[in-house]
Amino acid sequence: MPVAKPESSDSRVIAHVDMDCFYVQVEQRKQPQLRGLPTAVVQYNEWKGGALIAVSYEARKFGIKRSMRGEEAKEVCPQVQLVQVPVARGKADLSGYRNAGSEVVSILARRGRCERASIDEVYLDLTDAAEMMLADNPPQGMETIDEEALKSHILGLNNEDGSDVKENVRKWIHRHNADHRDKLLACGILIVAELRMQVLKETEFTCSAGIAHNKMLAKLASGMNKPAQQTVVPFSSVKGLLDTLPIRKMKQLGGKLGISLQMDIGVNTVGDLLQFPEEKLQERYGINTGTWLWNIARGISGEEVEGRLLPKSHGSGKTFPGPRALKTVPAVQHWLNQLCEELSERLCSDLDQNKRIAHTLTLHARAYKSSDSDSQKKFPSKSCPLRYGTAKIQEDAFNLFQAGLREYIGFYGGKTRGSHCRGWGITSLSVSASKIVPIPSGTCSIAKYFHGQSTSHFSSMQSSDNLNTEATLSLPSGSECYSEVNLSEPKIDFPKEESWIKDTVPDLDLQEQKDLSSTLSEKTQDGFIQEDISPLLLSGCLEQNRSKQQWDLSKDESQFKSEYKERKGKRLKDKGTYSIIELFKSYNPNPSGSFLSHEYNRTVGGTDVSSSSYSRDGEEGRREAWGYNIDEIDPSVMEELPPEIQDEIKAWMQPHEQRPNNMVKRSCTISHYFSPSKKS
DNA sequence: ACTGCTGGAGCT
DNA sequence: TAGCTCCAG
Repeated sequence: MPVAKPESSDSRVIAHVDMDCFYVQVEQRKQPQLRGLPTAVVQYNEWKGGALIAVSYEARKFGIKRSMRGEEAKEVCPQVQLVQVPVARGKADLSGYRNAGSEVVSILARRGRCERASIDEVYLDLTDAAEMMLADNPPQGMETIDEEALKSHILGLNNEDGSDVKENVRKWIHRHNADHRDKLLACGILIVAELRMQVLKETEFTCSAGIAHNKMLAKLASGMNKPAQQTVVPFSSVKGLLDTLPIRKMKQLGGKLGISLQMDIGVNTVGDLLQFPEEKLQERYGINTGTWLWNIARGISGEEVEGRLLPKSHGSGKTFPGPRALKTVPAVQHWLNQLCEELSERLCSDLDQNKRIAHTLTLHARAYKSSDSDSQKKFPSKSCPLRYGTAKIQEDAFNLFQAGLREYIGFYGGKTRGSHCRGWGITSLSVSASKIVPIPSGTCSIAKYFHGQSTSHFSSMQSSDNLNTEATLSLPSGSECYSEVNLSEPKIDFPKEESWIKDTVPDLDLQEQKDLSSTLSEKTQDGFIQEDISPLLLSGCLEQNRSKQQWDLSKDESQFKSEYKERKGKRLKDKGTYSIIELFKSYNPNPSGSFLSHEYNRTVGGTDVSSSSYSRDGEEGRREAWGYNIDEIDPSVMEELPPEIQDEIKAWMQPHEQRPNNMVKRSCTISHYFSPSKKS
């Protein structure tokens, strides 16, 4: 349920940036000949041509929708280009999109606090940047304004017939009599336009953006003019915008709560909500949700931009719909192994690139019971401390599954004959890693690097020797494998499982059986390798990933640029002032296409949005956090020199003997101190 | 049996 | 905290 949070200030400048049909753009960058063509990304295509997970705007004009299957799309538009999602280990591999998302984030994070909201969306808090611009070089004094900024859509700005739209935007930005809030938004317009052009220049991706005083409104705005455009919500337009907005368009209200508002209390637009006193909403939906609803009806949303460039968890999952359901334990084990392999790889990358360690492994499954009574019952999810190393993760995940299965089928439920189990089937499996915390470091270099993620936490943490010592001594459970090596624990034999493949996996087709046996034998090796990589599992991870070209968020801008120049592949020419729409026009012979003419003009009435006095608290902290000073950052981090990092980590691991036995408690300690952006 | 695969968040 | 539910795209 959504929860209300107080506004820290009513004059923040918040942007929501949303990549346009992102997966399609990633594929089109790989295959430039697809640009401008109706294109969709499908995953798998055995069944009805696969599921569409992204659709280009050209394809949307033909009526192609995300809910369609590949075959359906071909019927609607025979010339549609269907691109397959990459597959690895028998499942969709989204890593290319994740990495592309990181490219974008690293650019968007340059001007202010940045929150990676999903693989293709970010929120930016540009308040400080806007305030600075207003103080130093306000748009009112600017001779020229970026073409891109002039293409902004400003809600509530009157464009009478025949008037020059761009000229109106220019006037709005330049207005001298504007109040402080509007002037800040004007700066936001310029900053976001610049950022979006920078994204285009460096990544070839277009995006759309919304600029407003809070996250909710910015998110709403970013979707109003797509693709490759930006939309602004001035304070005075808020009421007019929300009054007639269908309630389900609001984030968080697209599901059951939105249905309930419609069905149970007859609220169809956000404006309809205004009639309900806060107490009534609280009675019906609880204190928190009630207050939240009352606030959003008035355009009030206090959610902060969190300042997090990296995901809080990693997961790998796959569904096995209908007839593909997994019906034997070995079949489940096979797929679990695949999923764990992917997860382990991603955890290693995260450790390598971001110096973070995950603490918890969780297994989720969906199952059906064909037979008896409570076929309603859900397969319970299970979690345990996460141990690094592919084989360990596989082992633990399998144990979690078996624990869940026992609980699921109950004592008398599942008769097994051989390995074949009757009466149940697994229709989806996933493993995920959570409670990811940065590795502490004696030199604080890594902590400095993470400054951006946990706005104020590290600075306060570093100032306390006490905390630092404590953190250095405590070791997350992920390092248990290190202690195991020290205790010369015998290697765990990786089970020799080839034998079961032939006779116990009737659900797999021939190709899958072949894949299975080959991956299994590879994995046997891999399993031993992973057992052997301590003493430093960490160094193993570092080595393993160094060869790959990965986007590292720790790089500063100049380094990023120089690396960028070295990248292979065609890049657009740097024209200085590049226009995003121009780019789109060049792909679209008919520039008067629907997305260009989709306008949103509305005359705005009065407003009853409550206001509070503006405050600048935390300004210094924020500036400091974002004023990146390259020489303050430890070169070993910047240059990714493995030996030094290894030394650092080794040093961190030294006090091993001093550690008490209770690892779980220790890791609680560490996560307590390093938990990113936790509010006290 | 349905987009499939993520990811985040709040509640108990 | 573990495990659940809801939500978004």
